[in-house]
Amino acid sequence: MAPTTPQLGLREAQDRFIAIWGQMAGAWGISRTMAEVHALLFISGDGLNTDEVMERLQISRGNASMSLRALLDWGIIERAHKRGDRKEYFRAEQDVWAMFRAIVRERLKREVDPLVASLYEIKDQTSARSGVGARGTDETERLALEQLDNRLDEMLSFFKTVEGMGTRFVSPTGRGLLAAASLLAKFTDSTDNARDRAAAAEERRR
Amino acid sequence: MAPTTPQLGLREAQDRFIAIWGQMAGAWGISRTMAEVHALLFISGDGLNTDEVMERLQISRGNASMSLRALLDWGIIERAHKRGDRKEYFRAEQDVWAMFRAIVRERLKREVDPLVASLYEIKDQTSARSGVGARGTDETERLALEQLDNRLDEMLSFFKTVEGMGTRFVSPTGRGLLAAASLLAKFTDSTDNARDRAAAAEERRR
DNA sequence: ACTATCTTTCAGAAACTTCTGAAAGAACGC
DNA sequence: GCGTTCTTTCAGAAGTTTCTGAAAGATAGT
Repeated sequence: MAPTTPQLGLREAQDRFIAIWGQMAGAWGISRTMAEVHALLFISGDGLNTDEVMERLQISRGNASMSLRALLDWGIIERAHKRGDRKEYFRAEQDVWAMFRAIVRERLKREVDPLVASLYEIKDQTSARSGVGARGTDETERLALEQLDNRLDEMLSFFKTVEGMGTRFVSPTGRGLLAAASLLAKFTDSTDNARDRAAAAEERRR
Repeated sequence: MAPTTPQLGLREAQDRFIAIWGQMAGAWGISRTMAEVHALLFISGDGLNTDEVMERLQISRGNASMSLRALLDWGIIERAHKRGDRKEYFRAEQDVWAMFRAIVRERLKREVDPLVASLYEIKDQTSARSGVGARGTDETERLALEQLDNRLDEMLSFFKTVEGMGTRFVSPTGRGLLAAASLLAKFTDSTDNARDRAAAAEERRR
């Protein structure tokens, strides 16, 4: 008789994990294959080389090479060498928190920093004109510029706060995020949560 | 003589803002056009209708309709009606913090919740087998399964913490995120930051 | 300096996402 | 119930991202 509770063998379980992690790729802002390669290294404990990755995930050499390099750039895997073997091996950061910190650090750098810079730039080029009585601008336009200027300010202060938080999470002082989490729990808990989330989700949709 | 400091007119400034916000689309997990439509509504103060959006962003009716609907689903814009006008108008959430909360709420629901569910599922299907002396499994495989099991546990506890934090940020108790930010500043500041981020970024890359 | 082994690059192919516009569907007033 | 006005849908077109595989580039041993 076949078992009724479907127990998974090692390979099947690993494949499932890899697939799930691959689906999360979009959320981290990386490609599916990159995420799958990372998942594979993460659950493989010690290092794998390019051929092993290619073989296990059935991807081309080029793809494997590019994905591994990109993961190195993100700082969530590292090179490792084995004595008497010329191949390069790769090992994933094994601490989930450290891994997450690396991702946050990278996304701040790639996404938030340039955004803040651009916002400042627009602000510089508009705020002069939005002052009362600025010459060569009619009243309606001046008002709209002023409003845009205010919105820019709000966004800037928001993203600067986000960046400040992120930088602290990421700081090498250590388990910043974990500490923050439990800290937050104390201060913001009260009556709300699960119930409210569900209710709020309804309130819309026609 | 032409001005040497390039001051922007209202429309140019708005266009720049829209373009920047569009570039951030990937980071929020939405399409470029969706983000642009949102940006337009955000800086336009009161509601615009479908034709105004089409005209301003030069997009097709179908695209405008789909983007607006998707933004409604995310809960960051809302329908608005004008007396004596059969057209539907749309207005963006004007509070940046509220907007961000809506995004976090939605991403938790779409990305983190299903991930946690999947992780549990795999765990259920492997943990039984990873116990010492489980029948029908050789030692090497048992060990690897045990390791996978541990990794799954770490991930689960990580994502449950993330979800807990997110839920609190999102809670209607109010400006949870802002409060959290200043709170964090006090507890985690010390010697680190800007300097360290720069240093850490170097340490890799060959 | 040659050969063997391993890594990176990149042009074109394949896969996937987003957009368009015309047609179908709703909602309203008369 | 019929015409008008506005909204949604969806098949195919356009655009974008990701992947492949072969060729070029490194590195090391002899």
